[in-house]
Amino acid sequence: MSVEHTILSILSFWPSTGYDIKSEFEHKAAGLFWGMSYGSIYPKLKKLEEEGFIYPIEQEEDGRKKKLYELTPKGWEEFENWLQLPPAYPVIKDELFMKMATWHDDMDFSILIGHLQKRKEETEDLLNFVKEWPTNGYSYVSRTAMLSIRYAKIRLEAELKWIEESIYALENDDLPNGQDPNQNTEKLLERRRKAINGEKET
Amino acid sequence: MSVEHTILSILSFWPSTGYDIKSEFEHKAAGLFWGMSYGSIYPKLKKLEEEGFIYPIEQEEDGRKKKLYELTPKGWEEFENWLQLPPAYPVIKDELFMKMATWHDDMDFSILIGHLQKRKEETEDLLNFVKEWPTNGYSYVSRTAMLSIRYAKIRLEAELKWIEESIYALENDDLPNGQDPNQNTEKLLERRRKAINGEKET
DNA sequence: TTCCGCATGTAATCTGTTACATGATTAC
DNA sequence: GTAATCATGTAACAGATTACATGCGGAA
Repeated sequence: MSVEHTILSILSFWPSTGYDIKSEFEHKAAGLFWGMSYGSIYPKLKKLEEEGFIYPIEQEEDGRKKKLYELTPKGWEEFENWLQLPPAYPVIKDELFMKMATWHDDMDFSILIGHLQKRKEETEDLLNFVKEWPTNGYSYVSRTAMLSIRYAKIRLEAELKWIEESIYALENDDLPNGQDPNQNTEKLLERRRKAINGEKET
Repeated sequence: MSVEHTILSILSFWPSTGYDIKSEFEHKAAGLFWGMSYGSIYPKLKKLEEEGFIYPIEQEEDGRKKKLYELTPKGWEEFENWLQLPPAYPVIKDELFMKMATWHDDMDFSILIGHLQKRKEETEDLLNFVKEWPTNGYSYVSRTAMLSIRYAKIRLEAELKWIEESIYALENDDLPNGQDPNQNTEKLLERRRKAINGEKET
């Protein structure tokens, strides 16, 4: 998904400044699914204007001047054509799972448990936000947006459940059985031991 | 998470070539959580070697020469220090949810349903892979890796459930109620109508 | 009067991908 | 013999972030 189309999406709700767009991702629900920096936003707004997808409305509000951007007919068309293209499958890039998958049997589990506990708190915070958002009294949430928020809720709840199970398993040494047809755990630990001992000897 | 640490992670399992590392993300479970291209891998391997984290083992196997890389003691240390750093919270960058949240009430829902159906198939494929992986008889899956895989399973199942609910809601016009304190839906549709009609008149 | 939030913008940098070049071996 | 897979690598490019520069208005 391109930054350009994301900007068109935001502008489809209401005319916005570059600063507004950034805030949308910083403090609001859009930030759950996307993000971008000023260094991307302002140059892209310029480009979108040059290409005729958006146009600026100079505003003098409270004596403070700002540049609201609005979609042109061509901009609406581009936006809606993009909506109809099938979305790419998302990549789950999660450092926690990478680290977990690669944790050695003889490394301290308490650190991994700490990582999980931190994730638990973060997930709980997000879940609270997601639950309150659609009934906070002032935010605009369309009916289809409710479906997106429902997804976030379902997913975060599933994640929490998993975190709690995992912490329990690690604390009580009740881990599921893996699969190790070539005695890899042993080989791995042996390679590691050799490397570390070799270091100490020198 | 950096490419460098990801490479160290892969090498912690067993010495590998650049090609092996790429395969790990292409055909195996690691690809669920991460990915990278040759254009990143080979230069990084070079860099990691120069910095003393890995060293090459030239191999003449079946007459075919390849360069296996192994961790140095310094490499093991760097890898394990990295494991202990708290992982960053993952960003959920998902075009489907962005598109869904921004779908207009007077745009054809059948296209959105099509997007969901496509996602459903992709998710089912992944889920099948995730279920078979830990019992396929040849892959190495450590006990902590089993926890990661469990997460993928729980999450994909939650996703499937949500997709099915959403398709049902869209097909039967049974969408949840949103929140619209400022009549934004109306304003939005009006802005859009004006832009599109204005276009047709000119 | 000082700090914070609003507001716009750029230059340097970073990080990674795509596309290409090359060549050996193996399976059909 | 020819297509697929194994294997290594680079150059050009794309995409985005970080850090900086600038300035107004309102609150404490």
